[in-house]
Amino acid sequence: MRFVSTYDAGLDDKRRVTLPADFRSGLNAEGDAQDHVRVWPGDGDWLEGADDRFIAALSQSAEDLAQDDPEAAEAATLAILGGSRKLALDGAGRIVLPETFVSHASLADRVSFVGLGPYFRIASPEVAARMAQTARDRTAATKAKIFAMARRKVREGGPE
Amino acid sequence: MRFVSTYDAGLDDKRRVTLPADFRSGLNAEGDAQDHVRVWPGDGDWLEGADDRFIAALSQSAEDLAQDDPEAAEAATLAILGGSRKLALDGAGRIVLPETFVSHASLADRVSFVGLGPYFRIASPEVAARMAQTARDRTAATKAKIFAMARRKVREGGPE
DNA sequence: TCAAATCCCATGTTATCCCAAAGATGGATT
DNA sequence: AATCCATCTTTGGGATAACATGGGATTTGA
Repeated sequence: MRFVSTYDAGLDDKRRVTLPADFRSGLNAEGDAQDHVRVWPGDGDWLEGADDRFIAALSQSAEDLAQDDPEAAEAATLAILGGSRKLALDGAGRIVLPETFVSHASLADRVSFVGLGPYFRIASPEVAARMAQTARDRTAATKAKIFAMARRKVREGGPE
Repeated sequence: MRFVSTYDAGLDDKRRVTLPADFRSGLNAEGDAQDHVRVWPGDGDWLEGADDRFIAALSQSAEDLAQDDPEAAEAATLAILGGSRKLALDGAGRIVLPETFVSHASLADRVSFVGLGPYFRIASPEVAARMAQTARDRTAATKAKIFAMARRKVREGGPE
């Protein structure tokens, strides 16, 4: 679980944003230190980002899927790998978002980073709030069930 | 059952609260020692917290439940991971609550920790008392129902 | 040559660490 | 049973480090 929780950061005139410190330490979590992050446009008005490891896993998964559905896999690969960009971190841990990304996500002077485990999203605070609300609404019905399952998992998982 | 019973603690100007000692030893109960705890906003005016194991079990359960529906799984992940934060314990066993959390739970200078087994709640003493009362009421209702059923059984059975 | 991207340093703010004192707890001794 | 003592817990405050952010200087590429 590398990228967790939601953080806000400012986007300045040079289109620089500080990657949250927790996310930066998440980048070097597994072995090799990284001075960059991969970012690509999401399916809606947001961006998505991850480290090289996750990108590699994505392309691997795409190949696995290609055996069943070659065309879809190729399209997905193109959308993710083709659209992604390697963004370098400066000395202060910031990245510069390309103009196309900024307009894709309709970003202004503030942006939200939303952790989703192995990857994360970058969106305007409004869009991020909307996503969170949608996710809560959608999960509300099954939440009790998820908690019950988790309780069982934890109980079975280890003696105490 | 790792987190049991209710404890009070103070919240200082730096938004620090001491995690009850019993809860801290609950964190290290399963193998690896932990120097942090995961906390997220609850569905009402309180917070919830647990260790990494429980969070992992939660997101795992969410994925299990939505095997055939990737989008639902993503929504659940967002709902769980997006809102939670990893809070480090200082040398004295305290955590610092983010401002957003403090306002979400309407916390002032005193807070209550309520153990719920694999996770716990953080609330103002008033809210915690309200939660406890609600729980008692529900239990009372269930008990009354059980008594009623038993009376009927005895009447129909016609003992004596 | 000009514009844009990159690097570098300065600043205010916030969080983190460290030390010390006050309080609570449990046992042992008398 | 009462008292004292050692230990653990909680609490407070100050020093330190880390972080986010702004602005300039330098380099790169068109």
